[in-house]
Amino acid sequence: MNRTHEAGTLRLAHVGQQVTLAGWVARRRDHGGVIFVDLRDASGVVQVVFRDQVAEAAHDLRSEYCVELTGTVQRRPAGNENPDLATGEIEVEVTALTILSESAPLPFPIDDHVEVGEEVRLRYRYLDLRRSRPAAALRLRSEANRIARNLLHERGFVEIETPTMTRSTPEGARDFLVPARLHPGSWYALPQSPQLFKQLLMVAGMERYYQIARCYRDEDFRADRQPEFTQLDIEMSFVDQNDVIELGEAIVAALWSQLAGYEIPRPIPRLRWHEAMDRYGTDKPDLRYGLELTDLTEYFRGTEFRVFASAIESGGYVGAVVMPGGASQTRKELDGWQEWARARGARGLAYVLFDAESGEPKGPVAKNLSPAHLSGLAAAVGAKPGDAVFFAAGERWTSQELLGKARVEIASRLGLATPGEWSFVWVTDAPLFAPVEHSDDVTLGTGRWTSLHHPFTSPTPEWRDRFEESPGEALACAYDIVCNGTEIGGGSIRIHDADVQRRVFRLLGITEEQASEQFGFLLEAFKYGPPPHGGIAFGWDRICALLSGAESIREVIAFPKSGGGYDPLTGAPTPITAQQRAEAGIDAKPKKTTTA
RNA sequence: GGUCCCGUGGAGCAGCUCGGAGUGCUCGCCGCCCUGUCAAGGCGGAGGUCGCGGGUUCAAAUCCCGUCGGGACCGCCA
Repeated sequence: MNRTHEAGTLRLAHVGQQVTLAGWVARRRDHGGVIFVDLRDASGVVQVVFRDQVAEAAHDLRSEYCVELTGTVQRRPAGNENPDLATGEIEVEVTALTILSESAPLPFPIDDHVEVGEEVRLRYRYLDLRRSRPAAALRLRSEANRIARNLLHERGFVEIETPTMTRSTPEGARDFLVPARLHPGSWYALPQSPQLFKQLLMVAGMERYYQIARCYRDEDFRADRQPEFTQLDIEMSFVDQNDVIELGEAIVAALWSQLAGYEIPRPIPRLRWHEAMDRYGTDKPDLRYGLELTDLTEYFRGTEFRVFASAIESGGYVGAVVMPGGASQTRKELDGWQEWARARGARGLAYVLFDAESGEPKGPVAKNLSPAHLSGLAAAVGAKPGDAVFFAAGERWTSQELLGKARVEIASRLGLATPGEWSFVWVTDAPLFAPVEHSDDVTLGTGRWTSLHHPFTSPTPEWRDRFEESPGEALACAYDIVCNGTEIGGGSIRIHDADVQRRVFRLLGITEEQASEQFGFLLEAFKYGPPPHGGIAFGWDRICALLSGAESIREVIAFPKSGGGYDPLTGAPTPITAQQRAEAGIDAKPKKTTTA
């Protein structure tokens, strides 16, 4: 070992001891005759002091030189303690200095006080990670892994790795593909999740499986998305929904207790999916604030206002969300909301303002509403004088989703989503199927319906025998856990009955040939006594980002990609040589033509 | 596929509306000074294709068009 102690661990108790430390020059304060250097290693920072002959050598130290030094721990002179440092009561008087390696001038200062652009941080991520906050984010993630592993091992779970080169699984996103040199023209897919493998492990009798699994989806970017991301993936046999939810709560509670110092009140409340849509316009509501939606379809039945009337007559929906204090918005701000709504595919966002003094309803829409509808409106939506009410009218889900997004936007503008406050909720009983026009999912089947979750999700018991009668109303044995408006995990009880599975495929318009082509191996496995099973997968990057207070999941990934899937550090992806191309068999025609 | 924002010495920003010499701020870097600092301080210095290409103009960091790169959002992501 280069060192006898770690820099950040030295305390008054070490005074008088000779120590050898190794680390980096974080900062130097050169006074000529005496030089102070903040020496940083993984454990923290300690001030070291150079005088006399060693000071001459220390003059040449520069930022981020890697050094080893020997000296004596001393109590700092009275009045010179630094209460901001854990080691602030002591310092190390250096007697010998060795420069282990020098550092070129830095592309950006390694200083917690300096803001640095993300582009350059990621390009030099190994320097970025020398800073305390990025380093702490990775350490927190390591702790999260440990907490989950400990808990799952205590409960008898088996950690099992599954392939990263596999066959495409039917999950709706685009696959990353890997050419198979030994089978020119054929390709592996990187898994979008270990979904099918974990179900096979249940057939295999493992009963309790988990994995911190890397998943790959070739989709466009968002702040909370990476082309490769991590799930805490779990599957259990002989369980029902409540068993999986109990386990999920235990994991989330342990994480928040140990890493955020927050005891989640349990049981975590549950919302049925339709109730979430009706009240919050989303399947992942942020319950840190109210602002619930109001269904006004019945209230406005018979209105002359064409926008509302046509929605109601065509069997649609009219609803509203209140913006407290919103009546004081300028014309420009109100126009801004129209633009905001158009960016989200709506025609606009109708509104009524309630005068702050008189409570009088105002605005262009108010002129089109009858006196009766206007006079009861404030009470119907729960608005007070000075508030604004936004309306959406049209198809039910679409309108609710628009209001739901407006609700989030209102909360953000009014600062209602308090950082450091936590709200957890399970959203259960989602629809089993969605009409095809809702998802444009063309990868699976040719029917009028598509799976909202995935085609192995079990219907709830009451729908198991009759989901064909009313596919739009059938409910799934599925559950998502939501934290502060972010989905952090989700899962379902799976279908283990071959007949139910066949009926689901039939409804989805998946022929037996297609089913056997795409996941015949799973159906084959299910011939051999598959146990009832279900599971859950947690979005590990999102959870770690929430726990570390990060804006983006990039902060909790050691080497994240930037937009367009580009890795600013290695420069990947790169073109390949003609030889690599030929060897990989990329241009070869497959012997067997598959049209799946 | 679409919308918006950003691109100015090594880092972070201002300058751009309303065109007039690469102008400014904070930090870093180099040299010298300095014996109690801790985001040390003082003096001096170096460092620029204002992302790139085109256009308008007597004159472009600034106005216009295109393009590249980054970020956010919509679509997409069960």
